[in-house]
Amino acid sequence: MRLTSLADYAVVMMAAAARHPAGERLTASNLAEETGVPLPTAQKLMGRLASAGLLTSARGTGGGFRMAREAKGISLADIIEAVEGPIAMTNCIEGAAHDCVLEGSCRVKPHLNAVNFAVRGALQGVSLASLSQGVSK
Amino acid sequence: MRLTSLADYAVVMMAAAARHPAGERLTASNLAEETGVPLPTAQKLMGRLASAGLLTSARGTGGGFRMAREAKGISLADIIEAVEGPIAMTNCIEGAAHDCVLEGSCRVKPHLNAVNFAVRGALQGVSLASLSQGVSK
DNA sequence: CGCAATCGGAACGAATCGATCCGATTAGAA
DNA sequence: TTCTAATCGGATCGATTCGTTCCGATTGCG
Repeated sequence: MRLTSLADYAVVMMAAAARHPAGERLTASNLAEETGVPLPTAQKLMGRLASAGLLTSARGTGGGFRMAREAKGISLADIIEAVEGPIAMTNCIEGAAHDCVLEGSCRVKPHLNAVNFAVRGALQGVSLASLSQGVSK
Repeated sequence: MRLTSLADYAVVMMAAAARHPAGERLTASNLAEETGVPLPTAQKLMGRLASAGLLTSARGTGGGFRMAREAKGISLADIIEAVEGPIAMTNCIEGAAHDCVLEGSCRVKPHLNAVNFAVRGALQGVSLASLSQGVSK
């Protein structure tokens, strides 16, 4: 019931990135130093965020990353899903991997689905833009 | 961003327990067979739920567990916290363990606190009574 | 007073997480 | 055109936590 420190770092890094002017070139080393996240870890995170479509990447000298879309259109759920994979509270929700012993007789499952929806909604309601701003909700 | 299978099992077991008449004697073996959860794991879970105050335990022959309070007064948050520990999305929220590199300069922290509150609220809103019933919210 | 049944805590193995390292790719300079 | 430098991308390794299992402590019953 807590997000991994990878996801935690990712949120902080994205918030830092959002404070830069839009379209500016961002390198992994750059943001790593800025946020205090260890460089190799930062590289790994940037890679995942890029392949998830939140950042665009360019290789070679003068390469780096850019925000794929404006901060207002990126939610906490987007970042967490990019790093941790799909948000699903229990195994019996996601896809077809029904290795649960109870299978069909489980009366709890439909309710967990609703819970999952609520949690995901809470995370989608928080945009990156609001994170990079000052205080207050 | 998903609860551990321990917590998952715990929810299912508590829901099963809630379907029994109030005050009835419940043994770990009993519920284990009923839910399909492996017996040793079930024992461990019952122990944690008891020490969290959700169940009362009695040792010795004829001992077992009983619901400490009625199902309506037990929420998903209660069960999850009993098994996984306090619900906190990030490390910087809970207590004084401030080993975060950013410390005071982290502008993201106050918002994460709000997120944490929202998620926790969603889990507290679901009572065990609604879980043990049939379908529909 | 001994026995059986049940809870409680301790030890073991496995999986995932998190950090590090090295190779692939590209732009720019000589 | 070729070489060099800078940067991303994937693969490897150790560590922490999760999940399971086993054994001892405690209590009621015969």
